[in-house]
Amino acid sequence: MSESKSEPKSEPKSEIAPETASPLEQSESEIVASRRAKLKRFREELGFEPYGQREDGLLARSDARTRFSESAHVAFDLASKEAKAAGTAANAAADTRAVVRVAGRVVQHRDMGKLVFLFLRDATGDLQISVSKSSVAANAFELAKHADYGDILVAEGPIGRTNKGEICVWATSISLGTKSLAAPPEKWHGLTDPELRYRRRYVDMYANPETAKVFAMRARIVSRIRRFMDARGFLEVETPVLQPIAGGAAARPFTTHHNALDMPLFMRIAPELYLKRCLVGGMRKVYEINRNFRNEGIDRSHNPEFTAMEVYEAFGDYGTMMELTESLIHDLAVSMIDERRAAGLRVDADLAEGGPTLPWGELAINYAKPFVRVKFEDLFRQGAGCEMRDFAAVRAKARELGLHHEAKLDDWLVVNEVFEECAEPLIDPCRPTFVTDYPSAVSPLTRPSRTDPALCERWDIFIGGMEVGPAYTELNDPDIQLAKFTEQLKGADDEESTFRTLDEDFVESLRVGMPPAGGLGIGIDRLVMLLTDSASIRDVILFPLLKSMGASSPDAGASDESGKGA
RNA sequence: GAUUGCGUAGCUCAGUCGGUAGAGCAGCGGCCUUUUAAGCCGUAGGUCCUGGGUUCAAGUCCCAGCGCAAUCACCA
Repeated sequence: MSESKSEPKSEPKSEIAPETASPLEQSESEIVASRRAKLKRFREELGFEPYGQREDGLLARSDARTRFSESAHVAFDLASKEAKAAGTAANAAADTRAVVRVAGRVVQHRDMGKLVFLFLRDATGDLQISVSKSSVAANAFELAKHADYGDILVAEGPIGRTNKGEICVWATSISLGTKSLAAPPEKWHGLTDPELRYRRRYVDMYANPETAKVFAMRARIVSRIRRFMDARGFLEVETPVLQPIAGGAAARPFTTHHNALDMPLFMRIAPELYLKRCLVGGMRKVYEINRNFRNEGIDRSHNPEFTAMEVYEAFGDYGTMMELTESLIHDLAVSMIDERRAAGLRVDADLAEGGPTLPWGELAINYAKPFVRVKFEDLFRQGAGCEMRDFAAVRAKARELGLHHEAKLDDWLVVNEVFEECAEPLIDPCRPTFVTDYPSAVSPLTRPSRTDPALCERWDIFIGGMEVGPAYTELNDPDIQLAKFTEQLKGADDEESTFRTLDEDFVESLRVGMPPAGGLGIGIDRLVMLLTDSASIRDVILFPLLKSMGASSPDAGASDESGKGA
């Protein structure tokens, strides 16, 4: 932080605590031990390879179930009952049931003696496998009987149903896909501890099918965004994640270092300055969907690395970007109706009211076009009860609100604070809302309005109370840009100046000449949260950052003169 | 960063007034050819997050720390 004295925080000794057993071995519980014993038995006594092999012709659970034919099932059932009554073997040729080959993780196991029911789970759902002692080889029956929760099995057989109506595969063969050694979560309650769900996401994903569904939906949402952008003639580009200067936003960056070049580098906080260089180079319409990294706090809507889309269109402006954003988000919302239906989620949304309505927590967000548009100045007046340009009134309002540091702030910053306090809460969280024409003073990288220099051509879109993204008519005057950068650097404190540097090459690119342009940034994670009804950004990021566990080494056996005992 | 809450068996959770650590599922050994959280009989399983303190006695009360969550602050 501010004090970077030459005092090392930790002892440089770095002595590695010699552990008697590895953490994995230490955690070897009775359950794991019995699974290891079983693995050995499956391999040595039953002849199954515990880590499987290539399998061809596997059907997803959802496809396998569509192969079920009631008539084939009834015909076979009748034929086998008659054969049994007549004391003869059933005519195998008369069996018209489809034969399927499936694989999945054991999530239910019911041993009835000579008949074993298993539920195998794959990414598309659960499918029952019924294993009769009389229908499979002896070793396969033993495998089915002693399979553990979490094991991955491969099964083949005709698809029929049970007396209770459960569609199932009547197995004729069973083999081991992979033996699971770890203790599984509780089979009914599953894994509910949020910390364990994030730390052991690989368990969460199979134990809680909703989790996997959200990530499948996320993948399709991102695909749709790309198709939308491609169809509009945008070129997807990839710009540096490792940047010598962290520009394009004001966040604190992560720092790193390139050894061969002996050069400090920053993980990017935004791709903006490189995408603009693409416009200078002659690309008319570009976008990038990629990770940004910001060394800031973590909460329900912030993860240190997050996915953003930035879009730049030459000869566009913030109005162009507004139309694009509105169409994109509307189209995505429409597609979520079918997504939710397919995922078996609540669909009280309907298009009759002029647009799709999707639940987000307690809210029902209506994505009908057009989205709400409100001018910053009008919303301010409505919320604060005074004109934003009447600074005396605004400051009075700020003091009334208890914004005690008001006196230290520039007029427009006070306006901004009062706006966030009084006006933003007025935005209907159930309607996507563009707040337009921000004060120029709080938007340094935006082109000032041609009609009113106090304002600038910028909007922010709010959905569900979250800021999903801003758009600008981009500033492309190199002299003004340079002046703004210089001003920004002047205001930087000690900490900021360690990572904030003037990007002279970017200014130079503007001197070469960047066409007038509209630019847009959208937080993909937040958009996915809204569309998938997820409360936290961690629910839409597969492996969110958590604090590391097991930092017990510092005080392990080090030199301790702390008087122990009294 | 602040406040509040939580942390007990592999998992999901009880644990009263401070008095020998509990259940279900999972595990292990049995029985069962139509189960749907299957059932029945038997059995085993604990660093009560960590470290101090108070007390004859602490899972329980106090202090500090660690982790997680929520809210707030921060984040153009």
